[in-house]
Amino acid sequence: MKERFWLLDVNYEIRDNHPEIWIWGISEENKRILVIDRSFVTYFYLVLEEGETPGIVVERAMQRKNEFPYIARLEPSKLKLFGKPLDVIKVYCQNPDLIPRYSKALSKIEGVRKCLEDDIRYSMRYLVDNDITPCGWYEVEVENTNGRPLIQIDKVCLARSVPKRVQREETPQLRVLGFSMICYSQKGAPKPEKNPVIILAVATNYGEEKQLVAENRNDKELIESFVEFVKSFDPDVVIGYGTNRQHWQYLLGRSAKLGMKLHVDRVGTEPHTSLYGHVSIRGRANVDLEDFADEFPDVKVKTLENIADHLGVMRLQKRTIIEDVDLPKYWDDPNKRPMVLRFAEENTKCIMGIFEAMSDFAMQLSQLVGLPLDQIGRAAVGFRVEWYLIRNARRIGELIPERKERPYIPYAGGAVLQPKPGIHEHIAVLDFKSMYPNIMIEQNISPDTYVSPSEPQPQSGVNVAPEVGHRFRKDPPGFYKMVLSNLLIARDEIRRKFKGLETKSIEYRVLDARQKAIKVITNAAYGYAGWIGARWYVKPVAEATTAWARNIIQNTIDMATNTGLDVIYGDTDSIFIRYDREKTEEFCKVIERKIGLEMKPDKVYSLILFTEAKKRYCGLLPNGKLDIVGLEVVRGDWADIAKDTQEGVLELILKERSPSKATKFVHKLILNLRERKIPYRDLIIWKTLTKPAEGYAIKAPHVEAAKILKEEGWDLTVGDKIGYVIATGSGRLYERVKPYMLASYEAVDVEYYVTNQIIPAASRILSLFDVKEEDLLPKSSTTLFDFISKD
DNA sequence: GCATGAAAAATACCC
DNA sequence: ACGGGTATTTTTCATGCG
Repeated sequence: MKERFWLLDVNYEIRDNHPEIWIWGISEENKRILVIDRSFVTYFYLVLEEGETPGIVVERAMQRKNEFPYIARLEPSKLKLFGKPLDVIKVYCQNPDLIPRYSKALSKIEGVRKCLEDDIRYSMRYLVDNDITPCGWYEVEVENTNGRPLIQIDKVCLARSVPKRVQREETPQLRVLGFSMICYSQKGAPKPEKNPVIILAVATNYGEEKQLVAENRNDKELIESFVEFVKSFDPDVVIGYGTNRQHWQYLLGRSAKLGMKLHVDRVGTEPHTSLYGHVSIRGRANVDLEDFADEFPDVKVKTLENIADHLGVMRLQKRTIIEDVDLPKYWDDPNKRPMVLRFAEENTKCIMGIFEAMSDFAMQLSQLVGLPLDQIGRAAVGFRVEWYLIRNARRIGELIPERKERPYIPYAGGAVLQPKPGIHEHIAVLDFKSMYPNIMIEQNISPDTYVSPSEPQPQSGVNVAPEVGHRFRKDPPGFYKMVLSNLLIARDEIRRKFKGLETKSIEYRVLDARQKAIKVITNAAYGYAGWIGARWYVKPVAEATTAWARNIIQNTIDMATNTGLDVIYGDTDSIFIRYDREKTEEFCKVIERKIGLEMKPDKVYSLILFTEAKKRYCGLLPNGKLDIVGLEVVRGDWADIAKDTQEGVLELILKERSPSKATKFVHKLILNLRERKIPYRDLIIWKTLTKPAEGYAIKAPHVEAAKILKEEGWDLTVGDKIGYVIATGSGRLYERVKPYMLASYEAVDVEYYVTNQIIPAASRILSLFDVKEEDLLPKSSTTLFDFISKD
């Protein structure tokens, strides 16, 4: 009997010392099925010492066979490591949990140098070896089984074949449950040992909404109802915001305290923390949308409400938001309690909306990279690239290198030109398309094509990187060349398919999500190559890529100059030139022909303003919009008042060409601030805590603010954004810092914001037009001069 | 002891 | 827990002066 299904999640179990792969899927008939595969035997490799014969080492291992009862067989094999042929022995092991112990013991056998691939988890090994990726359709030969009564599922069957990929694009009708949670704590962060959950706001993509409330702070029933709700809806995907970091741990803590079990999975166990610090719920995909927050670099403070606002899910102006510090007060006030309920309800609405907006991307990324949907968000970019590489390594017989600690040695990156300060008219930005990936392809740069200085010149010849002199085999094509070309081709194909599709159609949305996923991995490949934590780390690979890039951009600049195109600025893979349509188009063609990389005009600015600094400019686009790069406006660590000032100044300078209007605009803002007419929230400065508060070498303002919050009982961890304001008083800045939710407007040192926020941000632009810092201060009716001259 | 300027620490950006 | 290049602010340190 055949079963067709969409792969939701995978895990493994060991039953009577026999491993089982559990594949959770949704069938074509929209049934929830569990396919159990008992046939997969996992393995790892022994790498031999130089000059050892595989057969002899196998014999040595066989002599100690009784020490390793779960080894099925030993198989000499020839594979490659970093492109070099290597004799290995493949060790099949019937119990995956014994691999760490066995590999440790076997690596001590005479003639064995080390083990490889002993750190690949059983369930991932199964997916990789059988070319199965999550979030796709499969067909498998099965037989029915029973006797697994604890499992909440429509059907359990045993696999009689390996699941085979079926070409089918659509996502099945998934059941998605989202929830948000509010706990009650009089002071500081809630602790599960003492503080109850007071609200669980639950919603489903089938339109059900429920507010579970612990009226008298007794949350036993609330959690029971939650478990009941989950069980009856039986979701495939459970979503929330901050669930991996907080909510599941909290709910588990509460359940333990109340003497109950949090059975929200399909097997009857509790959620457990697993790989990459993600919380796993058997049979369901637990997706924490916070793990995808990094996909939105424009959102500086990555709260649920800010991301929802950014995606247009729910506008900030329309939201009910209650600060953590105010929650107990609001809850205990009968007039304000409804606001807390609305807050929770809206949080869950935002969660549902954000998932709707980005689930396609998450699923496409999961499918491309091969990590299950519940892990893909948590995995850092480097690991996403690495899993994609691992899958492709198999195709070329390349072993997966071990992960090891290495010393950090810096190397040179991209070239950045000194801009010509001032306003320039009619400027085009010419970009090399996917420069680093294309250089790697063009020069065959790869961990497996690198020819170290001690090696002789290979027959195929080598490409030699400029400046650094690293050599790469010309032939055969390397690992990266294969992987990157495939990614670039796949992306181009998708873009071709776009044509003729409605942007709102499901097909378009899925294709768009896939091309975004491909782009993310392609662009991250270079960064991966230079990451010392990478399994395939080879410093010359990264170093040669940037060396070639510098060489190419310099040649491009020279050619542009010789063509009579004025180069105003450039950064890594781009040049900014005075725009002349015909000349530019011709120039791009010449570059493509001579350099072999595609170059295209990206943006054309009617006007562009540069200060003396690199990486900071503001362009005026033909549609009248400002494109602000690097300046305070786009930085998250300046108060909004400073950012708004600078943006206003830029508008007046570029659209009205009026430094005097801009100066008056600054005066007005300063006067408003001095009268405290500017909203308090525009004075908050946000900075990230990048290490534990105690670990800092100096006393920094945001760290001192964090310490105050800690004193008040709030939990802060690395990565948290600290919002603070500067209060009046004497001494260093860090002595006058207050967390914004613990300070009042009256306490704020308005003059700090004038001198250290507004003036610098405005002056950055206006100093180009001979406006001095003192000119930016509004002239008061009685100046010091008036005052003195009066007597 | 204090003003001053350079160096170091820290952060967030660009591509 | 992907790279290097860069600007900027605030703290800290070194130095010279008296």
